[in-house]
Amino acid sequence: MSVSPGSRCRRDRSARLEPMTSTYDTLASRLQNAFDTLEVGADPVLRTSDRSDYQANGVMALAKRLARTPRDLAEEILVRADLTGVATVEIAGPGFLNLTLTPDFLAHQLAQLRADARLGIDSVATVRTIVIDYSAPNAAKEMHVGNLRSTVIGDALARMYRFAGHHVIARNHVGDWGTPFAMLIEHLLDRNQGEDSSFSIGDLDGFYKEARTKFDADAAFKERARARVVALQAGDPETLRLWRVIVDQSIAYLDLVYQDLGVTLTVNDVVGESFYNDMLSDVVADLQAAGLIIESGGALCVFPPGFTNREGEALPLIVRKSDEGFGYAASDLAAVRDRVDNLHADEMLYVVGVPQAQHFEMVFAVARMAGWLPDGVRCEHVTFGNVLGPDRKMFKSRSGETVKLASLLDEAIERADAALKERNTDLDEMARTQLAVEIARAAIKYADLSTDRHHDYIFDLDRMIAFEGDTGPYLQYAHARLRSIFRRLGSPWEPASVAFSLDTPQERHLALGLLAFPEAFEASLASLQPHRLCVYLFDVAQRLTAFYDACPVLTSEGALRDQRLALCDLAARTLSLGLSVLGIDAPEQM
RNA sequence: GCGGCUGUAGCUCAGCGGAUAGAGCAUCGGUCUUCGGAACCGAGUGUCGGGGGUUCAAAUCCCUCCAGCCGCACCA
Repeated sequence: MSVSPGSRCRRDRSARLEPMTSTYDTLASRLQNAFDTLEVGADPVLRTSDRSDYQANGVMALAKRLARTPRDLAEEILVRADLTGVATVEIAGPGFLNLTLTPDFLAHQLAQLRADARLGIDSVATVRTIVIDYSAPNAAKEMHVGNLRSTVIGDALARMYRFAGHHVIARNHVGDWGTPFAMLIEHLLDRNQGEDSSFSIGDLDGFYKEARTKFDADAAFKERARARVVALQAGDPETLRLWRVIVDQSIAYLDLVYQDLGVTLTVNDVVGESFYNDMLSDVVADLQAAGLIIESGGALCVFPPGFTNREGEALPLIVRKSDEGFGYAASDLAAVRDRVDNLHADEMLYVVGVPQAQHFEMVFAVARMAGWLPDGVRCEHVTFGNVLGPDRKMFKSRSGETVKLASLLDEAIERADAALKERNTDLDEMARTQLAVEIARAAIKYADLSTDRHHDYIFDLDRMIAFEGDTGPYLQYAHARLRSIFRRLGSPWEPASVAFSLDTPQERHLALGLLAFPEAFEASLASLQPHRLCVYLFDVAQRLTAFYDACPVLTSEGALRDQRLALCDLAARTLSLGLSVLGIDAPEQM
């Protein structure tokens, strides 16, 4: 990840070593000090405001608790709060504190921001190890829309955590075991008739469907596949060898999709179900030793309290099936242990669709009962809603099949390319195609990331790839326009210092937006909701275009020109960095 | 039946305890001899699913009802 790919301009020479204190944090801590003198820990409730730059709403609640009149209390807090040189304050309404930043403080903060490659986002003081389980397609099938959200959201969270300074371990828990693979092995043998060396699966989906069809129609094949499952789980060397061949091919295939999507996952992050195979019997044995296992209907179960079925009876987590095979509960438990014991996870995230909510609750509950999941380890199922078609039903192709991710991306690239052609840019074909890819990815990813992940969303390629509105391409364009300004300068822009006077409302509004980047990023990450950062970036883009329209940059002169160039540079860096931590490219030119 | 998620402008969505509920798209009307018009400004529409409650303050928290989606023992 590049930190500020957009900018080649030199920063202020007075580069600091200390991280800057964000505007929000500065105000918050000054107010907190004052509130603490009246009641320790009382929340000032500091927010951005449309009536002033910031507003603090905590006075009313505190007044209530202290049985005082809010306005008197507000007066007293203002006396106690050291806001000199930072902000002027007005008491409004029942007891709101409306804060307006002083010109000096604004200028100071902007200068700090200019000098900070991280744009005010501190690298964390204590690095935690975060294991993020995401994407997790079935390796036997081709990636489809059903895998999109986990992949895109998971990757954004991974990038954000990494940028924050944490140690991220991505785990792609692919389905690479069991009956589907036994089927594929048999099918492969049928097709190649024993000749080994150069297997080629080609179209993975087609290959899987052939096997599936045979499995359903051909009793003899089904029997062979069954036997093959047994051989696979028993570790038969020849079976394992063939399995390996198929898995490697499948993973290589998935890897291409990840590259096309611009996702950071690589083959090294693939730790599929098969990885846990050897640990499953220990999982059961240890649960048994802990006295947690109850046999029910031939299956070995754990009954975590609080879960009931349709009849109101206790609901089991089936750790070993009645046929003595292991289900995914066992491998998920093994994964919890592995991640805690061997990866030393401080935090584990599972980016998996909401239908599995109960399953994960039960797995986590059992892991806690068994003592495998310490209280200090944050363990969270990061859920998300479905991708729907225009009819509000699960997104399917016209023929009713699941839509392949690759073809979705191809279509988006085609649209983007066509749009670029229409605008007859002077790009050569190679550059244009590359650009179309970046735009297509941005369109798809931004559409996915920019709505609250809990909600379903409607997949509408026309809307998401549009260059106007709240879309990925629009944000890319906002960035590209800024970069073009610096290109037009013809020479590097490197002022020794910039005096920010921010005399027009648009300049000031933009500047305030840029200063709010740290809290937007932190709020987004803390809530594991990338859409908050999207909302922020779109807001910056809107402030930017208003500024851009009202404030000539290149045709202005002297200090004013430098100030405006500095705002452009900061805005470009903000968009570029913000998009990059979401996994979206910010091209220099569109 | 139990549990979970969702219901905000014509459409797609933000807002999730604070002062008149916002944006994008679409519609209509303006601006500007375009530092890239893929622009800007303005206009309008909302019982925030219904009803109760808590609170100085509720789209936001609690209860209840309605509607829709999803889970609820051996497929992951």
